[in-house]
Amino acid sequence: MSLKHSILAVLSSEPKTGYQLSKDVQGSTGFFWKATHQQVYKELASLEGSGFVKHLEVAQKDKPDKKVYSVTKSGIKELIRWMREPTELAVMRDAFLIKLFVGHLIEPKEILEDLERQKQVVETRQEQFQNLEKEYFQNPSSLPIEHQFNYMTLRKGIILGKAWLSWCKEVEDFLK
Amino acid sequence: MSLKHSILAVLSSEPKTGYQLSKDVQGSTGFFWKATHQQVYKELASLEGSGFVKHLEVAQKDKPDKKVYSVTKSGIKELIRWMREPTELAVMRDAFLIKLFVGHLIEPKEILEDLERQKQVVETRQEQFQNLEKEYFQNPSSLPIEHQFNYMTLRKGIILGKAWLSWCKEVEDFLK
DNA sequence: TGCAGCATGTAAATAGTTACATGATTAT
DNA sequence: ATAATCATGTAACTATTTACATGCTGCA
Repeated sequence: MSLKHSILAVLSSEPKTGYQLSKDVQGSTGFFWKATHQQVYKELASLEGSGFVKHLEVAQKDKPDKKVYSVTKSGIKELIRWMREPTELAVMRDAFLIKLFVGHLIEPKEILEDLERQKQVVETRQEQFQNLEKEYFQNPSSLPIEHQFNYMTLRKGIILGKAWLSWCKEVEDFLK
Repeated sequence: MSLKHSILAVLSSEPKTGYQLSKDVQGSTGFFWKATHQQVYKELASLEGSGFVKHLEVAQKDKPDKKVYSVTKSGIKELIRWMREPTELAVMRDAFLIKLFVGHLIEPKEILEDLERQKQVVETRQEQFQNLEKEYFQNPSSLPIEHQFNYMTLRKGIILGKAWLSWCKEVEDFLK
């Protein structure tokens, strides 16, 4: 279970609300660990119960009140403890590969449509990743070490995204 | 939920026992959908309850008896129905990226060790994938269409694996 | 004798998804 | 008005992991 540690890691860089966290975890941070807002709120409650995070209620005049969560010392300790455990290989759950594996059961055109839809999603994300790279990581070695580590995670997104897209092209050619 | 359809897809190519399926799903097929043997046996029972698979008890003299599962007509129908649904993007759950994101919290050496361990696992898998390619897919276009579809899934493994390894090198250089 | 591989499961706990629920503010 | 964004949750269900459990055969 690493949603817990994903939240601790994100909050350790910057305190956030559950709402913001769940946006992250469905967007860019979701590249490493995806979750719904329901899961995030539940996990925050449980992390608070364990004393790993605490929150501050912040009133806003133009928006509803919010709870800003931050990591406690014991939360950082827990994060570091977990970081030192050997990590299992990233798991990929790819329903499209199952479909492709038995692709002969339907018309190539049908699979192709699905592929194009997926490709577009990956392309859009790829553009976002590359924009981030251009904006914030022009000269990574000049940045504070934390940001350099952040950049390495973005690099995985970019490198794997590129490979994914080139695979999409291969499958397109095959299906045509 | 796609373990269900993963099993239907695998069994549609070749009848297998729960034991063999769970080996698959932890090995090569696990590249698209990972599962434990407990999950496989439970899913097989549930699929059988729905009439999507059936089994034949096969006695063996040198080994324990086994149940060989195969897909029924209605199972194929269900598989095809599911294949026509639009597919959601593959989800990646990568605990190592969380750790790297906050990598500054521990010593670079510690992360490097973890990275090397992971890299070795990916390298081993990559060799296996490439051996499969050499042995069975020298001339893919000459193969029956089913095998050509199978090959496309292997290609994803190979292309992404290569990208993954090149990312590992980038991170190594950064950590040193 | 003990370990590895074959073979199949149950039970309990945890994690994750889907459906339901509310209410504020701002822009069209 | 009504849709979008901000903001936070509960409840029910489904999926997944971990622990427990059994027994056979072949090999060192």
